[in-house]
Amino acid sequence: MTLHLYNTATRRKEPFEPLQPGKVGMYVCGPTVYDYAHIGNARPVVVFDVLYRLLRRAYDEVTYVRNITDVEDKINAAARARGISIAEVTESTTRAYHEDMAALGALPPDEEPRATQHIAHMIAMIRRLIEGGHAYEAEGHVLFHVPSMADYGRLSGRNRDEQIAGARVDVAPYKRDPADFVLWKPSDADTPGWTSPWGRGRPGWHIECSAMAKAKLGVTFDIHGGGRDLIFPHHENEVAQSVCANGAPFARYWVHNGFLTVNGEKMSKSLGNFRTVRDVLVQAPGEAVRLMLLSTHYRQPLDWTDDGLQQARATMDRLYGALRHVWDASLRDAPSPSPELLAALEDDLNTPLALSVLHQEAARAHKVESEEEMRAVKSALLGAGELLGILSQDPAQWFRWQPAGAEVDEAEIMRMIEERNDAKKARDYAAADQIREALKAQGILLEDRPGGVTEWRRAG
RNA sequence: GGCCAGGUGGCGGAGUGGCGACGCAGCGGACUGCAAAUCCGCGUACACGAGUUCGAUUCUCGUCCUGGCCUCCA
Repeated sequence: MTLHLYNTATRRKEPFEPLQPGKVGMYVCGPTVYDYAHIGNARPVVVFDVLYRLLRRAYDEVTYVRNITDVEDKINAAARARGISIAEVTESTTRAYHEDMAALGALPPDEEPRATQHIAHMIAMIRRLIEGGHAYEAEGHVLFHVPSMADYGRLSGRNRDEQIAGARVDVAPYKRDPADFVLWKPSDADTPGWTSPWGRGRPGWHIECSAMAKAKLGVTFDIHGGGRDLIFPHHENEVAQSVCANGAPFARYWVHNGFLTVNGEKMSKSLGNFRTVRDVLVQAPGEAVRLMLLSTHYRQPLDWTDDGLQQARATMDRLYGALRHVWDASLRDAPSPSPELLAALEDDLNTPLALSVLHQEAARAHKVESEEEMRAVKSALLGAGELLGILSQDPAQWFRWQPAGAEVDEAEIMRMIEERNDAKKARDYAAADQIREALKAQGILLEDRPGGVTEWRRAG
């Protein structure tokens, strides 16, 4: 089985073959750093992190590029609103973003280009578009001329009539065509700007990704990812800019994750259902959040609920329980996922199916009869965990996770467990049960193991 | 209005032209002082209406519903 990916460009699942054997380049649209990342931002990060892990397993050289958009009007607005500098906004937000994504178990990308450091690339690209007759200057703006590209609309499946028919955009008077979009726009004295052949200004959003992808991966590369909502106009425009400026194909496989809703509705601040990654990390450990994002296939819509998060946490409890059971086995070789699990992931990242395989392996873990079997199951569990980005910690540590601000005194718990065990030995079960109930009230559950050992864990 | 996705059991969620994954919850049993964890067993579904077919949840058409995009929101 080889990796198959659903390619938005062809609307089909296709076998993946890199442009150059053994070498893969992947670009995923990263955040605009003006506010904390929300769970909708986290979905593509986690999805493409799994793809990244899978690719790294199969190919010698994988270059994963995820940009940071640090020039954007919303950043300027945030800086003004908070009374701090633009640099402070982008730096602190980027730092928080890194923390949040690490908490979700996402590996850092190989390259994380920042828009502000690629202005020259953007200017060069815009120049070539003008020279090629694909862009024009008007009133300090530079616009991409959509009719100059015959294929425009192919990725999103929109023809020109459809675009114009339902258009709700105000058409700026300087546009030659209503569909033309901005490559460069002028900045006033209070707005960040760079010197360009068209005066002091700043880039449009779409050109940033075209320029950074080219700078890091070359004109044609393998995979471009992002949320489905970016297909139009962002990705369509990237294709137009890159193909017209480079005279070469752009991304070969377009991979898009489905939209995330919260309680069935689009997440928005006005609806009051806005969840940042930080918010949910207080409710559950990072791996539970990650599992929640992976328990639905990436192309399906995902509805975020508190109940779903608790269920994801319960699933992680189950998996860690299985891992704990085989934890003492010493591995001779590196952890290795089972062929079934690998096959599920290679089939267009079927993470829900992969999880069902993992559940089977968890059941096996509780039934092992030999040291050899223990090793095999541990290896499969950890191997699966490496690919999915879960099961990365000691089970004991997992079961003791506590939400921030709810620290319990571990020494006190141990003391109470001892006290209960003494009561049990004295056959004073009423006293023993009372202690257990007292702990339960604090969210601590006890599990008596054979041999008189009592373990504790946090309640979900 | 145009375009694009999706509608599977109490819940989450795969998949398939014919033998009803997997998980959670529920029920029964084993284990346990009692629990928890674990193990064994059980039940319920494929939005609606046509069509194609020996046979459709799976293919086609239509209807309804939900979500997204068309506004530099992943």
